Amino acid sequence: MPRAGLSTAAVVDAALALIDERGADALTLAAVAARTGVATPSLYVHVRNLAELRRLVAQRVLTDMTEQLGAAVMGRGGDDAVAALFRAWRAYVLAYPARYAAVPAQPRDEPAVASAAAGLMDVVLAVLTGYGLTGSAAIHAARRLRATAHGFASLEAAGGFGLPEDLDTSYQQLIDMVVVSLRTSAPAT
Amino acid sequence: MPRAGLSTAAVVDAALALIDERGADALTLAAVAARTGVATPSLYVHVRNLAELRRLVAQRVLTDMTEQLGAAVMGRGGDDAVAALFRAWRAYVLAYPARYAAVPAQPRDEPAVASAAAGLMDVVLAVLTGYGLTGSAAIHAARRLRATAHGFASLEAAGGFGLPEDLDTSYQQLIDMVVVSLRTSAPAT
DNA sequence: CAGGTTAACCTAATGGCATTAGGTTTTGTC
DNA sequence: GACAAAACCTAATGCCATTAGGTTAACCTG
Repeated sequence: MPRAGLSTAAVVDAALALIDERGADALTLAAVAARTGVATPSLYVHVRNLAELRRLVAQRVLTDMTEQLGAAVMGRGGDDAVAALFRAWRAYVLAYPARYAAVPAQPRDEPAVASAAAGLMDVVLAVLTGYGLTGSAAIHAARRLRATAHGFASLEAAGGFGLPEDLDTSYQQLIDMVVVSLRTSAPAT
Repeated sequence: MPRAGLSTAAVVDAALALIDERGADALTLAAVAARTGVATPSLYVHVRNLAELRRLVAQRVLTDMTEQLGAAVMGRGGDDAVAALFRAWRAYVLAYPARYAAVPAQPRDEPAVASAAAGLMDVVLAVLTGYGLTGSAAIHAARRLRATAHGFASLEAAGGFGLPEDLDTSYQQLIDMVVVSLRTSAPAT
């Protein structure tokens, strides 16, 4: 019996693939074990339990998003950066809707998840420096941006928009709304 | 052995109480049965299965919200109505965070859930008539409002705002952002 | 390259849960 | 007072997470 050569990262990879293919509910240790060609209890070598695997998945999704959004924003500033951030956010969610749905179910008080979320927040804050926003004003602005992008994304991922109106148009208007708000709350120049 | 006198509604009541007390994950048929003083299989008389119970819970939460938000908006118009809608939305989520977290996990394609969600949408659309928004413009505006309110609410319910900045201030700025957007997208008078 | 340690993997067992099958008792009705 | 319907029960099945206790592959040390 040859060794499978698993690792924590490989288990998380399998979990993500499973979520992409069969939805967040399908993430069970039994299914991950079957996919990785290993008996279920063997997974406990690499992962403390199912709850931790879920946490690791959330963490991975957040860091992946941070990376992609960071790349999308790079070299851009002001309204352009904000628009790029929004588009990259939505693109990620449309590419991996089930993954995105799996994140909010995790407790934010877990240090690893919290720090991954903080990384995303940093990207948002970086974009806001282009508006001269710092300190508390930047935090409030970042919350507006995050709530807006996340709200649209989670509704879309859950199939929450039933009507036939074009979603690209809705999203563009959403971006415009945020941009106007950022300009207005910026300190007078 | 006296009869418990259950009904579908009573089962949903127990499910909601359970969610409020112990979180959305704690919703199991075994726990509902214990709480209602009945053996687990007896619940199948009133509910098809666990998935349906979850759906009924989501439906109930949406109709409750619709009722409360509708009441909050009644007799108000324009910016005042929008602000009242937002505040009532957040108040509901803060009162029942676990319930709110239980809703998005439900498939929107279920007719009962979808129609409950549509009821909420109607309240939002009603508020928008004060801005002269109709047709597609109203739909896009309603999506902006919904995404914004839901995004903030779900982040707050999940403990997603870690920083010490005042959340009331953030929320007020969020409302202002939406109001400005609604005014701007209204047809010229 | 022999011997030994580590760690990845296994099988077996436990307990919780959802669900189904098939009886029994209560309740209301004629 | 009997009967039919519906609410409830116990028993049984199967899937899942988790724990316990071996086994064996791989690596390291001399």
